[in-house]
Amino acid sequence: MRKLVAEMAGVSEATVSRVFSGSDTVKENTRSKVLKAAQELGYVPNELARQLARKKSGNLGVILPYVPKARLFSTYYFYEMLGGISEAAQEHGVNLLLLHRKPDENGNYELLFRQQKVDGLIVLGAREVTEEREELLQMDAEGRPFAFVNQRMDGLEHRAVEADHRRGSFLACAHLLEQGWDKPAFVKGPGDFSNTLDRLEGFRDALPDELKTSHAELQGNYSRTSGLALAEEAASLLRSGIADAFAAANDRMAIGLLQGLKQRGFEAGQDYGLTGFDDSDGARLTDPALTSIAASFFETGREAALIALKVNSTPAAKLPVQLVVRESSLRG
Amino acid sequence: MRKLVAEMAGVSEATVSRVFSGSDTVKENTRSKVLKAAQELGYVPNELARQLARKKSGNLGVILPYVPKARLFSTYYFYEMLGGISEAAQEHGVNLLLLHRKPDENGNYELLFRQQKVDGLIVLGAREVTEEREELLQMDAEGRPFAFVNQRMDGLEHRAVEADHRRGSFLACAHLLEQGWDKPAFVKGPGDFSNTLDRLEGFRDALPDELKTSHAELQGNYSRTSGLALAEEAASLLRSGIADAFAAANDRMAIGLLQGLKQRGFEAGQDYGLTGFDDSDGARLTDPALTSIAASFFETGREAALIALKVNSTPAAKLPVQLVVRESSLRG
DNA sequence: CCGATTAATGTACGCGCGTACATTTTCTCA
DNA sequence: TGAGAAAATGTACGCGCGTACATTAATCGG
Repeated sequence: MRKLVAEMAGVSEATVSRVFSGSDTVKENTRSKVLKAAQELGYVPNELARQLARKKSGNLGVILPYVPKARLFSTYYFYEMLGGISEAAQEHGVNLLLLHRKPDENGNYELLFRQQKVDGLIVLGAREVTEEREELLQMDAEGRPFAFVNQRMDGLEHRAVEADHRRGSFLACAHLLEQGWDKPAFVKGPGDFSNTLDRLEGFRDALPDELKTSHAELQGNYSRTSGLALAEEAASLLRSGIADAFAAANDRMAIGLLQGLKQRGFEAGQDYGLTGFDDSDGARLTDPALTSIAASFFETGREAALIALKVNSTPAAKLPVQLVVRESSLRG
Repeated sequence: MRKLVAEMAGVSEATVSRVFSGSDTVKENTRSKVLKAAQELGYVPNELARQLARKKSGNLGVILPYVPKARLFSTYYFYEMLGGISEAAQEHGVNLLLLHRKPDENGNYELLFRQQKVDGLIVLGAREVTEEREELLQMDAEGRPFAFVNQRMDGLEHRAVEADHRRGSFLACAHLLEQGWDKPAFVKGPGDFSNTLDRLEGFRDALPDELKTSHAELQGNYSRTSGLALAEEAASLLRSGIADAFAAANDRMAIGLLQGLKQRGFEAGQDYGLTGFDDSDGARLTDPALTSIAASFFETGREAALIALKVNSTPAAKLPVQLVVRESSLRG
């Protein structure tokens, strides 16, 4: 095929290749002859062969956690992230290879590189277990370009892209206090995610000293259902006056809590203050609408892509967060 | 590399290849020798080279519509679909190549095949314009394996995977009537999507003859905002008694409507009946929760993948839908 | 124990490109 | 106008695998 084009254009195959590889130095005249011939013959370079010859797959891999029917994590979160990654990928002319990690199985990330399936890798939702950490450490040692998101792992700080969760939580708590809710409690996620801890600390940061150690905490698992299940406990905190507001570590739990408390006669914004975290789509669907923290997952994904593509070698500072005020936290 | 493995195992390179390509006929003895050698040297076949030699990219392409910051389409919809596609892809050992279509630009789908970037293609949210249709028709003529979803195009019925929207709308409307709302109105999406029409027809199917031509219709664009904007119009329909319920063509519009009507003092389930369509995550977040139609996008994606992988050549019958009753439609 | 089958392995080459190096053409400047 | 430098093109080969075909080893029947 390439040969035919070469003949028709009266040049060598190498020249054809040059034309399509972004000119080294081809005379304008011959370039157009080649393009014309290619056009007529319908020739297009075979990407596979190119990649082999160049020793670059041109793919950016994205590892998604296995999502069983019941969506464990927020759809919103991943889809936004993917959008940001995709944008960066497109700008740099690479393809996106989507890889759903199997339930328990290790990622075997290194393998993807050795097989030349990807040139870079983004791990969304890495499992925070030793095995996983070691695998990532090894990858780093081998000098593979990769990045992960909203997590922290010792010795891999330069691979981590994350929003400033701590500050986000701080903003939420400060806002509650400012609104006159002076006994905010915190709704935690599972303790083995690093950003769960950040969000808790940020919350404490905003608390006056006397409350720093004595505030109430509820334990959820980031699902709406878990929020719903905490409603009874929350209600009794409200009744006993131990708490008059809740800052939840994510929107889904906040929404569940809002719904559960409503069933028990407590209205957010009226009878208690409530904030979520993520500013997900759902935040504006509840009644009252949920005050939340926007962490720009789109940007987070984008940043991660740039690192995995070795465009940004410096790990960006923590990405900014923003308080989005809606009714659930407003007194009145 | 392969050569080293061959030497260490005391066989030829071809035999090494045979071992890794799923045995033709290799003696168990030599197989293990080869595997051992490969293990020790850390050899793994290069996928790129394999693909080139086999003339198969091993990739299933997924075209996503460009999603600007403001999410035009339902995140939920696409993410579910992706999940189904991914499951099928994994089962058949192919990779998923994600491609975001640029804003206006044509897909140039055929090119992806000619470049050997993909072996099959799934188009999510094809634009329903002549250009696009022609491109798809051409692809079909060239015998490329592909599928698209929840749309209809003349001459491409065997490429379309869709849920039974018409029946879904029928169920919604029938349910409203059964609940004693006897003047349901329909909230349409943009008229140039084929399934918008299906949903309207299904709605009519359920109507008693005298209403089939005289029911009210509102025109939205599938966004929540558009639902919100229709609230005033809807309110006057309610006040004048022209309508006492609304079946919306999707959840987002229904949710907007619900919120807008609430502002005007109308409570869903109380003062009027309301159903959505999609059974999105948001349906269970509103107050009252939204009755909706579940169309199993996961399954839809899965089916589409099977067709694009030539596993299922027969286009499946329309996928089943299901009425999910929540409070918004229940008289009470 | 030997020829005829059949199983197992080896040899050789192509897949379609990029690119180092060699060669030819064009340009520069005296 | 011609030597030398620079630009343009051609030649040759490798990227790492799969596989058709040739070759050798194992098996079997008599």
